[in-house]
Amino acid sequence: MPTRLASVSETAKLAAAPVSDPVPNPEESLTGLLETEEDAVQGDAAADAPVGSHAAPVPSGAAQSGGPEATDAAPLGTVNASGHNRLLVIDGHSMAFRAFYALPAENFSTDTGQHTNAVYGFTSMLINLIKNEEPTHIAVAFDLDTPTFRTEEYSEYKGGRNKTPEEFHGQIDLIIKVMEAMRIPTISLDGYEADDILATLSEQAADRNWDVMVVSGDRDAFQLVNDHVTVFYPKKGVSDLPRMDAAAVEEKYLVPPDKYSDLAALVGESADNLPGVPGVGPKTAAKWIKQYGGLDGILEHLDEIKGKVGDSLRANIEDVKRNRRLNRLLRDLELPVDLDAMAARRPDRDAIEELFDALQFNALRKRLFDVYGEEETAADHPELVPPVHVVLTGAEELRGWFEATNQAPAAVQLVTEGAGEARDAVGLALVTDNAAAFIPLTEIDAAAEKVLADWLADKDAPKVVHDFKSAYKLLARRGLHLAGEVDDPAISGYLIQPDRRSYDLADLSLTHLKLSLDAAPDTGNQLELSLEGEDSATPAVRKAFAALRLSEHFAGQLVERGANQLLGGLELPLSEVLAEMELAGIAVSTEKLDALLDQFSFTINQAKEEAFAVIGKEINLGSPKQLQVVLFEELGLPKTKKIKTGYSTDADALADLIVKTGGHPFLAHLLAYRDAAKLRQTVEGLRKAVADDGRIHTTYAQTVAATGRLSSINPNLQNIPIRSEEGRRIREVFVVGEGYETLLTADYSQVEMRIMAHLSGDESLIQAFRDGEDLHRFVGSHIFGVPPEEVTSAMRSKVKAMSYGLVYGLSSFGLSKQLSIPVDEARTLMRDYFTRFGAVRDYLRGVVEQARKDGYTSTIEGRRRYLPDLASTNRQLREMSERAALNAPIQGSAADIIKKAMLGVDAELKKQGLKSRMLLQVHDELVLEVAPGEREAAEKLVREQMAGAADLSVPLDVSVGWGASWHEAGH
DNA sequence: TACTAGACGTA
DNA sequence: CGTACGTCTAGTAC
Repeated sequence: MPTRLASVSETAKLAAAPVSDPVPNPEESLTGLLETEEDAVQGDAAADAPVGSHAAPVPSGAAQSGGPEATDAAPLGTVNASGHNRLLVIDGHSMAFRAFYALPAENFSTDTGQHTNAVYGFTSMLINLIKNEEPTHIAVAFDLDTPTFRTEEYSEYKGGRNKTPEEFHGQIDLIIKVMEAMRIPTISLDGYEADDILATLSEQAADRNWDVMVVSGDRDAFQLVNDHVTVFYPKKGVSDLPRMDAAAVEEKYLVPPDKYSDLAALVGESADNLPGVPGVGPKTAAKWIKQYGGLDGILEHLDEIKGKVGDSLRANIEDVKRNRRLNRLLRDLELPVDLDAMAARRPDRDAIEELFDALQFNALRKRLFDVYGEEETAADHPELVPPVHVVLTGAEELRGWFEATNQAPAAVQLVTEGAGEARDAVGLALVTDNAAAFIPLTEIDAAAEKVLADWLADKDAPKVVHDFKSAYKLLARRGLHLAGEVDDPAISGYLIQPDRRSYDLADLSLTHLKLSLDAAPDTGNQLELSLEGEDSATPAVRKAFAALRLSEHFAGQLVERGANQLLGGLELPLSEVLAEMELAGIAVSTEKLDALLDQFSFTINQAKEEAFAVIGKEINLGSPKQLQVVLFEELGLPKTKKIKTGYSTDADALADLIVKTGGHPFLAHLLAYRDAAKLRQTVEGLRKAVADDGRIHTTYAQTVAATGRLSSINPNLQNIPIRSEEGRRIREVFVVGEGYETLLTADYSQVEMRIMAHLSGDESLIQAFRDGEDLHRFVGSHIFGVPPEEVTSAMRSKVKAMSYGLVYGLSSFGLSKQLSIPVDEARTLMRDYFTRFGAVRDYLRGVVEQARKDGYTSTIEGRRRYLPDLASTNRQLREMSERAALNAPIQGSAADIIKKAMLGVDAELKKQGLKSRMLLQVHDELVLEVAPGEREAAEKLVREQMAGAADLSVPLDVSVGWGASWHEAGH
């Protein structure tokens, strides 16, 4: 038996469409502009690759089994009551096609344009089968796009089929990737079809007395049915899979399964392009089979069959014999995968997360994990069982416990009650390497609390705290100061892997420790607890334990990635600074908020009425869907940019329409409505966020932005309007609080361009910054070849747009669009820019090149961002990563700098014993609340700390303003 | 009730 | 066909 083995390519990238990838026009994008000569040559070579000829994109291999990891890959299913193993085998191609035609391709695609309907349907079907049938073993067989013994005997075999639809391309590869992630072996064999593999597996399993479930959209599979083997044959789509056992086959085809192939040979199979005997249908065929015992009997008695059909049979008997040869499935192939290797295992959770993220399968992810139930629990792994905890309430007990820790790192985990402003810490779990304790905060006396307070505030008592900032704030509300933090696994995890979706303790534990916190394993912790805190103790102990283990786990990786200094010297201390800022909040004037609310509401109503008057009816102006009807159907306005749901009604599109329609009155009213509605929404959000103390306390997310920036939530105070006059008025509501003299704002000017100048080392840019020139005017004069004073405002704004665009990887097309100039002009602008500032071009080119080589970009503080998709064969993914690579070092370095500045400002305020305090950070701006008499000192130290936060080859300019409101203090 | 799409605010 | 975010509303899927 000839077999040829090869493994499925591990490197086939998600959503890959390598051969159909057009090479970018080097002039069309920044990354194109940056392409080196060699890159361009490679690109051309790629362009010569065949296009669109990959009908069945299965890797030219044979077998692939799940990953080698053993820890969480233990067999899942258990033999059923009858003692049988249950093998589920699937014909991959036929089911993928069924899924493809069952679900509309246009409803299933990723942002990158890869269709996923077949992948979705297939995976969904598989999940249902696993759930309902509980197989103990699973495998999926695929056809290869190579000749088989059938096509060699009969070249028209399966001929006449339509070409594979464009939308199907790549989906088989994706299904294989899903199978890999689910640790389900996929099998294909050169020269044979998937059905032959199914037949062989059925035979092998039957030999072992297993039950077999074959899933195939190919009727030939019916010949496999017997007492052990049933076939699931799709009736409609892939969700309705009737179970075809022997009785069902016989009922439908009038012959028992082992005679089905005889019947098919006589009747023919149009799907395989096998003609049968004209005039003979299933009924006649079945009658003969019954009468003569099968095809062999019919052949023996060929002459006895009377009538026209008899003549027809004799005339076509060679076809029938050929059909029978071709539809017989081979049951004795030598397969590269053993049945035992098909044991159902837990999916590779990391791989599923990554893959389903890319495929945007969110509901499926949940369904999949639901089927597999809880992960293995701590109880399965002794090393993951936390030490048994003691409950500490007395001062002496506490003192003794802390002394026994002997300065070993202890993880701290709070137990809280209530939510929002009322959230309060009621208990505290402590875990060291060999001991665990729980302290019911609400139960302990003053003496005990004093012991605890001293330990918590002890800088030399090292602590690991997951989400340190929250814990710090909660304890602060109880008058407890938390110090001595040496790690926060959320932040360590973020520094190691800054674009993870979540740094939840439970998520991190699952991925890195394979430890589930949700399950409540019996840890053997049978302590008799008589306190109210007892219920919450064990989960909290487990969390603290997980935090400690995570910290150990991350320690090595932090060193490897050079992130230790970033953690201990920047992010952890910043965490405390942020906590204080959040606790402080910023005072707001609710009167002003209410006045603005009224004002915006008035504008909204006015705009609404006027808009309705124009179209003669009332619609919901906030509904893009209804707007589309009015604009493009009823008013018949020209079509705008296409979006998923029709045509865009966004501000850019409306501005275009205004030009094209010569200023349709409805559009102006609509824009006015939109503006006011957005502002009112902002004001309403702020209104709701005012706390009892009359201040708004935002929360800074320290582990969200992949570049290293902070983000602000609940409410977001980093996107308060400033560009429009009406919007800017919202800043009037943020005011100086009682007991303070003024608000002070300090911001970096053009920090990103300065970083660009520094990193690129471009001498003329650096000189311009050193000379304190107007950057855009300076650049403009170079590009347009005029003296600086002759740079017009139009020239200046073009330059400004381009300079900032560079930092984002802007293309000439994008630039032309933004400036409403021809692409040619934009292209010339960019070329001139790079001619004048060659070092910038070299730098940007180098960044992407280096990132491709290293797999990550770095900021001036060594903060990394990993960009695996730089190597993607999918152009859209790759180019997105290239732009991210251009931007990350610059945006990230700016983030590093202001973070350092914040530490400096905080330290200096304390050192000088000032009462003034930082309230807000808005990426390149700090807002401080200044205590009486401290304005000058505060301004001086803020300027010094901000300007001195980095040692660049250009100065860091800081501008400062002050006033009673944020609006007034702005500049 | 939970999610997505569209829109739009900031640096 | 410009990076990084968060929030709201409408509309739909569950």
